[in-house]
Parts: sequence; structure tokens; C-alpha cells
Amino acid sequence: MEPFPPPTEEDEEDWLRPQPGGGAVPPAPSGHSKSVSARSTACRVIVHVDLDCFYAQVEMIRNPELRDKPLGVQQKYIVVTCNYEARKLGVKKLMSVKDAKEKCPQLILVNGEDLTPYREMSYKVTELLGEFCPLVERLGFDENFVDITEIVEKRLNQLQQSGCSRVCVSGHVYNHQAINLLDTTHVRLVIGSQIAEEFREAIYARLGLTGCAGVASNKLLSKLVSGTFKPNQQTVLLPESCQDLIRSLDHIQKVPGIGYKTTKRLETLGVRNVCDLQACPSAVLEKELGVSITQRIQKLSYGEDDSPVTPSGPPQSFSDEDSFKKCSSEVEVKEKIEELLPNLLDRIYKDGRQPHTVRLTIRQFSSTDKWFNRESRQCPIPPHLIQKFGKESSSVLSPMVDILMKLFRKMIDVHQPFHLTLVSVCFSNLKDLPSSKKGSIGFYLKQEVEGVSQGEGSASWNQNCNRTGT
DNA sequence: TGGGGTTAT
DNA sequence: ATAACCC
Repeated sequence: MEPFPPPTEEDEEDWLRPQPGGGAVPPAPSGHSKSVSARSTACRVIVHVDLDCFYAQVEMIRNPELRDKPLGVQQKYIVVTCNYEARKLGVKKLMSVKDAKEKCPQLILVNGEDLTPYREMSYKVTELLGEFCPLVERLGFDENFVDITEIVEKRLNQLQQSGCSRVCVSGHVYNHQAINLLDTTHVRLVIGSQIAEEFREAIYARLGLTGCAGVASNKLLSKLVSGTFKPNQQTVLLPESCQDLIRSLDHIQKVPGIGYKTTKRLETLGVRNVCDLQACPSAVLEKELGVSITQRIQKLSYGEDDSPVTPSGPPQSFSDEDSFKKCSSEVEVKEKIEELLPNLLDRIYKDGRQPHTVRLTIRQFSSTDKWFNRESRQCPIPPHLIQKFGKESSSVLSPMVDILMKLFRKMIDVHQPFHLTLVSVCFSNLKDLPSSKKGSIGFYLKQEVEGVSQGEGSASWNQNCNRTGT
């Protein structure tokens, strides 16, 4: 057996050969980080990391006694998620508490309406991934995409230089497809699987969380493949199995990016599964959905997705909401707002940025179509109030309640009867503190440590700059 | 169904 | 401001 693959037509497949110049270890090529763009055939390598039943895991860490018992996390009368002990006994995500208790009388429930512990742990995961690589995009609290193309290229170069001809896959290969080490795309994805394993090991070692990972050449496929082996496992997709994966989806709504509304409209056209969507003439789709959506979803139906992994950075908004059976007077609304605000103001204070917009959202009762009748009103926050966000005062509280009540009266005629089932407050349009007067002493200390190259708060959000304990 | 988030129009 | 999408 030859130690190195034979030459082939494509020079991309020469990667395993020793570099000209023999066994001496050459210095890293000066442009090594640019080698990706230099090679047109190099594929992106994307990892999708998906934590197992995230809220339940966080609760089990908070209270280890729950570890080996069936556990559900409850919000209002819904079990929003549960651990695998509970799943074995028939409990499903988003099951009503009533059904869950019927299925599983021993089920232990913890209230998960306050998302603070989950949010905190969620950002720890994103920050941990950010230590490996700057391109980390959050999706909800429990999923992250990481574009590891550059890391893969570096390791590929290292392998070339060491003359190593073998790489081993970590975890599953979708469809049990055979790996061809002469195919540089295969090799890149295999290296990606090793990095994904390192991600999961780090998340477990440092945070005690388990999860799945999917490795593929784009976000869509990495997400689809990450769910193929389910708790605490990982899977890599090789390009030849792409069609099998995407066609294994029985309904188009399983395609991320095709949601409820689009699915309904596609059903109108008789398009029910991925194959239908692939086969449907573009002109037919365009008439129903427009050209933009058509082009995007038809590419998705082939497993194509060129959307970049966009670093999420710090949150774009902070919101807090509460749902309830009934709220029908102005004073009740005010009470709800006063309940929501302190928590929100505290989160904003800890973030350190100042919001410039505030929004009030309500949901009015309606027996049919229970959850899409939300309305909102937003307005700029008056400059004198914005200033006060920088300091720890609660002097913002009552003026802010007044603003929110004005927004409320823009939506609801308080002289007519009304029936709300949800109130939500959202602060957005967050801006960094003006550089002229960045108050706290902690800020200056951190500035010195971070040096000059960080800019202001955009790249340094994950490096310790939250003012939790000043 | 909850209690969050994002981007596009 | 809403509508769509994601979890």
C-alpha cells in the first residue's frame, strides 16, 4: 500500500504529497489563512451545535437530585421541554401539563418561566465556542452555528507538512457513506468532525452540558444532519448523501426557513414534500410566493444554502413578557408592566449599552386563532431618560411606565372593554455608551487589559465586559 | 402552546 | 409596525 495517494487529474487531490523540498518542515506558508479563497474548490465547513433538552439540563445542573428522575420544565400549563428520563415515559416537548401528568404521574415539574438561568448558560456556550473561532451564530438559546472553515484549513496544512496520510472521522457519518481520503472535501469534513467533537468535549468539560453536532458544507445541511443521532452524538454529512438527507424530510416544514405560512401556501399548490418542491416549476411558485422567497426555498429544497454564519455578538434587544388568562383594566396593565420592568432594566444595566427604542406588545383575546393577534407600538426613548440607563438608578422606572402606558393607550381605547392575554416590553436599538463619558472604573481597567485593537464593545462583548458585579 | 429571539418588507 | 422565520 502506498503511503500517499497516486497523482490524479485534479491538483486539489495532491494535498497528501510532501511539499517539494523534502522532509524538512517548512515554515507555515505566509498566506495560509488566505488559502481558502485561493482554492476555489475548498468547501466551507459548518458545525451546528444543538444542546440536548437545554432547559432540563440546566435545571439538572442547578439541582443534581433531579438527575435520574423524569423532569419537565413548565411554563404556564405547558411542559416546554423534558429530560430523557421523562421522554422514555412518553412525555413530549410542548405537551400540556395535564397530558404529561397522565402519561407520567411521577413526572417532576420545575417552573421555567424565568429564563435568566437558561439565558446565562446559553451565552456561556456561545462564548466558549467563540474561543475557538470568531464566527459563531446563535439560533435561539440552545443552538449555535460555527463556521470552522479556517480552522480546518490550518489543520489541513499541518497534516500536509507532517506528511500524515490518515485522518479518522469522529462520530457518525450520515448514511454510513464511505470516506474517500483522496477527496479533499471528504478530508475537510472529517477534520470538521474532529473539531466538532472537541467543541462537544469542551462544552461538557467546562459547562457540564451534552449536545449534538452536525458537520456539513452549509448551515442548512449542518442543522439537518445534527439531529440524525440524538442525544449527545454527532454526525457528518458528505456531499454525496446530501440528496438523501434533504429528501428524507417527510414534510417541507421540516426544512429550516420554510415556516408555517409558506407551508400553507405551498399546500395550495399541491406541493407537500421536498421532492414536490424540487420539481415544481419556478414560475408556479413565483406567482404564489414572489421571486425572492421562491429562489431561496427552491435552493433550500436542493440542500443549497449560501447564507453566511453571521456572528451574533451581543443581543439586539431585551424583552420580557408575561401571558395570562385575563387582563382587562388599565391598572392591571400597569401592574403587569411594573412587574416586567425591573428585571429588564437590570439586564440592560448589566449589558452596559443604552437602548434608544422601547416597544409595548399586547395580545388580545380571541377564541379562534389563539396566538397570532399581537399588536405593538414603539417609540424613541427621550434622551434624558437614555442617560439614566447608564447608572444603577431605578429613576428610569416610573417615567418608563408612563411612556409604556401612553403606548398602550395608542392601541387600546380604555373606555371600551378589552381582554388581554399577553403583555410584553422590549428595549431595542442598543447603542454603546458615548466614548466621552464611559463611567465606571471597571471599564478603564478592562480597557487597559484589552489593548487598542478591540474597538468599542462590538468585538469584546464576550471577553468579560459585562458589568455584573461592580 | 411559552418566553423568548432575528431579519425582511 | 407588521409579518415572517427560528428555538
